[in-house]
Amino acid sequence: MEYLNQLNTVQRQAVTETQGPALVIAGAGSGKTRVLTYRIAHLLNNGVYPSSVLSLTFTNKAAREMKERISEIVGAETAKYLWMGTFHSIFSRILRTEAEHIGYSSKFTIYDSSDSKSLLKSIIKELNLDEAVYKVGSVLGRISSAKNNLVTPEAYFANTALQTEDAGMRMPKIVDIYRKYSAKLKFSDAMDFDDLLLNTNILFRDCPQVLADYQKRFKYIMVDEYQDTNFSQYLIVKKLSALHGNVCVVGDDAQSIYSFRGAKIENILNFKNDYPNYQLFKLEQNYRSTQTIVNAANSIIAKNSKQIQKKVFSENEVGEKIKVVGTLTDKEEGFVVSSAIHNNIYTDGFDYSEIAILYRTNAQSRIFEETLRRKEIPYRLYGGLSFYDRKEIKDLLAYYKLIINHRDIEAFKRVINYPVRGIGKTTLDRLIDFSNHANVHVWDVLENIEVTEIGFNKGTVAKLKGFVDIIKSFSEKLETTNAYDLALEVADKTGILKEFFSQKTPENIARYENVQELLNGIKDHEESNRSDDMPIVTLDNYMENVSLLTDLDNEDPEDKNKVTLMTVHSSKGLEFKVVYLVGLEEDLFPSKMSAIMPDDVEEERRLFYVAITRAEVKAHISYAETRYKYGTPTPSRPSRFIKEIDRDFLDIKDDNESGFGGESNFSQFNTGSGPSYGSFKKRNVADNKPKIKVYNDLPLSQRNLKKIDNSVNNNTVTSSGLYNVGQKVNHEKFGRGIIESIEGEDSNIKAKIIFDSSGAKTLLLKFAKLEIIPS
DNA sequence: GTATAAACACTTTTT
DNA sequence: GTGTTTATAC
Repeated sequence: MEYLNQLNTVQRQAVTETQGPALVIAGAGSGKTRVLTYRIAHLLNNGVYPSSVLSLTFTNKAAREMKERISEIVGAETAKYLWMGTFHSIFSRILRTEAEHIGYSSKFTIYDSSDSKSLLKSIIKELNLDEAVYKVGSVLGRISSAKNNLVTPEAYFANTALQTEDAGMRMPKIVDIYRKYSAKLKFSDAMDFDDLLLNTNILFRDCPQVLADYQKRFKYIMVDEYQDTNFSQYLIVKKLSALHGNVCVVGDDAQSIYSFRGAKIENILNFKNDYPNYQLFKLEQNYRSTQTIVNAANSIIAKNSKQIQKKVFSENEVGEKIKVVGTLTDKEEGFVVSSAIHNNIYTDGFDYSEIAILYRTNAQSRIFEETLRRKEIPYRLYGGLSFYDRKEIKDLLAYYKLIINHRDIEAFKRVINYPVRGIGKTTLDRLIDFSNHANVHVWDVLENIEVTEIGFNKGTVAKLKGFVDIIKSFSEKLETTNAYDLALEVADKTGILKEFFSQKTPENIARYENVQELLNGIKDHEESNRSDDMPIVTLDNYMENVSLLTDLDNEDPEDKNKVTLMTVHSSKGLEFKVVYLVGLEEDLFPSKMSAIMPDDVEEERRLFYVAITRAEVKAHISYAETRYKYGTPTPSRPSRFIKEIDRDFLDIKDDNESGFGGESNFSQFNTGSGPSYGSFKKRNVADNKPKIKVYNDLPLSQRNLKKIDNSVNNNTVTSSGLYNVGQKVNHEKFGRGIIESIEGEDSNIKAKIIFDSSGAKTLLLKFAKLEIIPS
């Protein structure tokens, strides 16, 4: 058991004490993954069958990496029988096996959040509700949180408290939407993400025999990132472990950052109540980061009230102080960070892959992409518009989904007229209306289109028939054809590939490459899953969990040595030698949404803790005084979190050295009294012409770099100031005209213009490309 | 029915 | 600034 020597005392105990419930509190960088890996390896080495060990992780990537490491210790032949994956992937697998017990087929579709939103949207329309009040995002949030708390539509209907809350938010009909949404999902043989957990609970509740089978099978259960489990997940674990009681949960309450998704930090805080005879292991030594980083992180998290007592410490070198840099604009922040990265590479000798830029929101990535590209620094962007969210990928996947499950209405709507085959909105609306009223699947209407009294003309009927025939012809090949061959055939015969070749625009070339990448992925899947038992790997086998994949699961070897750009959320569990934590501003980090609730600010603080503790040797914090938000510059103040770090660990640089002159920007850190961001006021940018001021304030050396800014600046400034009633203007389409009146504020200023040729039009100045004709 | 441009909406975080 | 929905002309 050589691996045991690589562990400290507590770690070793956590690995070898395998019987009964165990709670492992794992501070950041304390070797949590190592403990989990060795614990499982230890079980296997002691004769436990791999198929009786269930390990639940937060991401597919974490599961895959853990499995690889276990393979290295016990061999791949053993490791491959382990049940290891995310809650969603493990239980979707179980649900496919047990589908009939809960009224689904084993080929049910998994709806991702855009499918869910699209379905909700159609329901809101159908119920004649105001789409401006019932925003799909909020409605989905309500439904999702209901599902994660195991509140079914029936229970929701019976729950007056929930409905009172809804009424308070001016959305009293949520319960109706929820009922309809659930019914439609089931009618479409589809489950959304939350259903995978909810339906597992329903299965275990309604089929005691099935539950008993799985209880018997899973003798040992491991849960990683337990602080981020929701009630639904919690209950699954509790039920499954009830027979053997060997449940080991690992987590760090200080890193609980998913409450917006229903995660309950209480799950980890209350573990002791659920499993009174539990053993507690506290991993407190951080092996990842310098003392400075660990202590700085401790000084922040100490500000939170809810936490399990622990003392995380590091015995690594003290290390550099955390550099804090303020810049005038978000663009300058981009330049500063990119230059610093350039130095990290060429002066400090780091590799690109050892460096990450972490931000609170995906929208912040763009500026870093630009500045990195300008310095020719290779980067890899995670999240945001993920590979699987791209239109061309979704379109093709929708075909595959429809071929496998004809009832999948969202897939149907996506592809019925793509590529364009002359089946427009009117036809589609009538079709869906008809099927809603008759309570029949759209697909069944189509199959019987000739005998249905729907009254389409001959041409339409022929087009629809053509569509049905081609889908059917693919479906027939499902069982007998390899995934890649069928996937390619679909892409080809539906005319999707042809679309990309119609015009050789850069966009089309990129789309074509993305489709190629998807097809390659299918080929990979096919080859790695082919075995003697399964000589043909079918497309539906590939599609089973494709909805659960994310960017992180699509690692391209070419992306190995690149700077990482991602949100703080997606950085959880990762580590980098150098971390740039950017956009540390009030209303951004902590997010504006968290401003009202103290609990939410605590979560933001934990998020900040997660961010800082990703760094091994260098951490760098930055903020900008002006940031573009929806295309308009907005003034901002440095985040309260900067102030909360013990000053001893910080090296505060203001932008004086880049030539601004004047007093230190950071008097507020010295006096520490209240939010007196004095020096900001002096350079207040909140007046009408912010960008001109900012621009003129810039040192000459940087003005040259800012050329791109120029055009944008002029545009905004003119739209708020330079247009007047009576001004003659030229429009690229409508030609010459004269401004009759101006109304509205900020970015919504409208002007009524009388054009010489086309008469009066009211245009938003933000969009209208007007040229001023000097008089 | 389709192709364009204007209007509008939007930004928390993700399995 | 980006992506999506709508109004309008073909």
